[in-house]
Amino acid sequence: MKYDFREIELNAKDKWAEHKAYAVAEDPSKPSFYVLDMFPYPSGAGLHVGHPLGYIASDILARYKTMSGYCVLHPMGFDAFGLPAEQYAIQTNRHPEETTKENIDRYRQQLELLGLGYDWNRSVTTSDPNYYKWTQWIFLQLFNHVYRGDLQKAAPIEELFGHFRHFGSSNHPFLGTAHDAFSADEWNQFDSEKQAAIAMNYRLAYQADAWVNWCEALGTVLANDEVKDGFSERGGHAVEKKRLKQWFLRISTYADRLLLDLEGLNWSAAMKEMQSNWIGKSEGASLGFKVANSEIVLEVFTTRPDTLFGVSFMVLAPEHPLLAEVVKFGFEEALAYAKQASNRSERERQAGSEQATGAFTGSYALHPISGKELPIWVGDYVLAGYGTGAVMAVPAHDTRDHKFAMAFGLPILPVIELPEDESLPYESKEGRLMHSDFLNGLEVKEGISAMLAHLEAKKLGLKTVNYRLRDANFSRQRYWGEPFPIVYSTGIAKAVDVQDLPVELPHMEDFKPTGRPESPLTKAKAWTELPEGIRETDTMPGFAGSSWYFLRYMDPKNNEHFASSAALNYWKQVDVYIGGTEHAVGHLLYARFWHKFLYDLGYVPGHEPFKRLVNQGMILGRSNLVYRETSTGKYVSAGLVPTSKKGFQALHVDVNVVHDDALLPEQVLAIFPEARPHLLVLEEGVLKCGVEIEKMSKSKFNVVNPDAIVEDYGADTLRMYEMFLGPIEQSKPWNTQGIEGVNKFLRRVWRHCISEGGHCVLTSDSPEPAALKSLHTLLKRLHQDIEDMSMNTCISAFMICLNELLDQKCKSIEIFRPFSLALSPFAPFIAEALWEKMGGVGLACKQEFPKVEEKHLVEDQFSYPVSFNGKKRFDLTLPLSLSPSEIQQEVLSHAEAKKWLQGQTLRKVIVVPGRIVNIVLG
RNA sequence: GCCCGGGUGGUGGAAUCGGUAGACACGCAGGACUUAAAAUCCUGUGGGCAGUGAUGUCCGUGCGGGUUCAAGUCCCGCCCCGGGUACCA
Repeated sequence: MKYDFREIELNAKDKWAEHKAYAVAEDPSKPSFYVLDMFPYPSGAGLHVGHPLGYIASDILARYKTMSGYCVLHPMGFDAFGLPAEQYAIQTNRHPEETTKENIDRYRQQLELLGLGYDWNRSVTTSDPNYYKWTQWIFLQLFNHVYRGDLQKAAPIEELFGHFRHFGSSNHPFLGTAHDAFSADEWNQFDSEKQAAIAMNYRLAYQADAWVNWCEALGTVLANDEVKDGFSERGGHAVEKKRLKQWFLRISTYADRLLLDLEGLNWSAAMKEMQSNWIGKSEGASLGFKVANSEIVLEVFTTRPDTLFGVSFMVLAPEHPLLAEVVKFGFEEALAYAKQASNRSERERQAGSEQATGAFTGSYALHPISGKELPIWVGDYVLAGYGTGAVMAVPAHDTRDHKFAMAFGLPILPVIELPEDESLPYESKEGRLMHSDFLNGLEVKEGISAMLAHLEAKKLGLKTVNYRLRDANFSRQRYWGEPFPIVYSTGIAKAVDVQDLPVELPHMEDFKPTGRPESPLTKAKAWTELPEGIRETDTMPGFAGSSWYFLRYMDPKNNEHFASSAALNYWKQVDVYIGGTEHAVGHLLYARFWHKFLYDLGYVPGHEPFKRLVNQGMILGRSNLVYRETSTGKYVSAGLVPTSKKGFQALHVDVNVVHDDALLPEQVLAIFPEARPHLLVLEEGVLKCGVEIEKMSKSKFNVVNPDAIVEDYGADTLRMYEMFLGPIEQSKPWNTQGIEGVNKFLRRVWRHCISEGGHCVLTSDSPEPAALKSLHTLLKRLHQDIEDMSMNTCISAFMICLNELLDQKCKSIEIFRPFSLALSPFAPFIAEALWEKMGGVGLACKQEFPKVEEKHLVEDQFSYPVSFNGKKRFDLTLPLSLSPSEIQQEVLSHAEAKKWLQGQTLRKVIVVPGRIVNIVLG
């Protein structure tokens, strides 16, 4: 019987369904293992061959772990809420509820084709009310908690109220936004609206007026990580700064822990680096500069207090809150400048960055030590969102300050001795300080600590740690997201009662963005207007649902809790998390933040969600191009086109039509309506196509669908080929041609074990030592490499082993039974069929993974490569029992060696037993 | 600019601790079987030079140096490609 993958796959699927092979239940008698895939946003385009790469790798690991005695959780779900899903619905002029459901069904179908062992009963969908009930619940926990700086831990907001009632705002340990001080009496006198406003400065989920990224085209604000180079990451639309009242998550309170705990994680260095850069911790001093003839004090943050004597002016951000007060009569130009600068989009501000712009305010600040007058300027190179939005400018030792000083003719005061070949601005932290009073003669690093000590002693400033990480904007003015469980009554934001969760998203026919910074939900009057007040109409961003989904898989049907503590304590954390690098700072940082918060509240047993992270590379498309000569309109075969491609237009053609990188003339005529037979310039009767490696996308006609591959070769072949392509972390091009190799491997396994009539032709003969050695070499490899996620080398090991067994004409069932069980994680369908044909009882995928027996691997001789001066000249097989000196003797007395030794002086002999012999001649 | 990855045959890639570079595949070439095709099997396949030939010999892991008996692997200096990030005070 030939290898009929269609029948084999159908049978195996039936058998798995019948035995509920992939249903997972916590088994306390076994150790747990949690393998997680980053769940997909189900796009309208369906899966291409690049998507399942990580799913297949994780499936192999999960199956291997199951067979090795672990209770394994390997779930899959859908990230269905959010901008992309809604944009897709708008484009196709349908409701997101409908399109989302359809896309999920299609995704699931495609995934099921591949034989991935997911327990679909545990699947979650973020847009399902039973799921987002708990997203809302966690939001309410954030709303009702504050952060204690002294304990580095979240605490109930009642603690804050208690402190304010008894002690007012003095000496409280809570981290938040600065506000005016008050006494206990004052607090108790405040009306509830005022108290609520003050509490907003501390809640971990809070509302504030802030400069946010407003995207006109998408009709919503975006978080910092959703904006790249001044454009929206999704769609590439312009983004501008706007001051709006929004919900935020106070992730900044967790900045230090998010940074410190990176250390213990088994993540790639690059990934940790990206997170660490995003958090952007910097240590320095904050100090106040008094404004001359006023009460105003300008706070600045600097990492270089050593250069304080080099300050020659100050610069405020255009959005600085005190700017209007600082600007003197007659200098209104500065206000006009600031207004115009803050109205410019982020993009425009960056584009004009070669030219420093700014204006003088007319005011002067006083140097905190020397008392010297320093002109105060406003300039858009100072960012409102970082530090205090004001800088002390040291043009001699900061490039940006230098550029500004040069543009406006401001003084430049060097305070560090300049090394020979250096010029200003000199930013290095090497050198000796000068013109700096008590710092003169000190090294920069000494100067920093000396100045810090001085500032603190004189109460002029404080040692301060600053973070680049800012609080996460949590409001979106869009329809397709989780509604906030918040109702406003008498102007106060109040939490919806937990019993009333979920607050369900109302069905709306017209859900399109309003174009104003206002959610479409404002139009659902019946939904927003309640007897007790008005509902919040913004919705949560895409990352809300994805920040905790991995916990819900542990106990997805629970109606009382987001997951039971029994389940949480059994699975603990994700052991291996597989996904792309694109989520380095968004999802992974928010998920860590939420997890730490839940840990502080005692809900989860550990403070990090993902122990090990594996980033799969992208599978790139291999595009085919047809070259058309621009001047003549001729379609020219690739071999005849000059390398420079000058004068030629490269047109993408569908790779699913092209065979062996060539098109038949009639195909060309069918694809291009303007093509005529006389316009074709062929080679050997065909039009050869150019090849380019680029991202797989519809517009490039290079998308290969897994369904088509499964149709032609079967799912086992697709699984193995995806793994065989190369290391999982690496990006590599897809080339369907190469698939023959693994397909042939599976056919050979089948044909060797199963007769034409469909019977097992293996014998019960006891296996030869050589066969045992081949098998156990394979097993040893697998045990190592599967854990390392080095699946490509596993596949080669299978091929090597089979090649050897075929050479040996081995037919022993004692070899091929463990061989096919070992194959089961990689090619589960064929393994199931082989297991059955070999008379196995139960399911192959539930058997114990074959163990390595080292005794079959012991060698007693080794073929030594013998080198002279590092160049290999011959091989010599010797017993491994020989000592180095015996080996040396054997080698030197060998006839072949004599030839090379002739007329040469023997300098040295290097013998590494079991490896190499090298003879040094002189 | 800065910070990470990475450069190995025609292609994807392998190579444990510094120890036989190119495993395993694809492709290609030749052959067997076949009326033919498919399928299957066998042989060869980094490059140069010499030889009818077995074979011999030199070069070879982006480039240039270095360490070492021995370097794809370690060190120094460059070049190129991919990713991240950018007025972060």
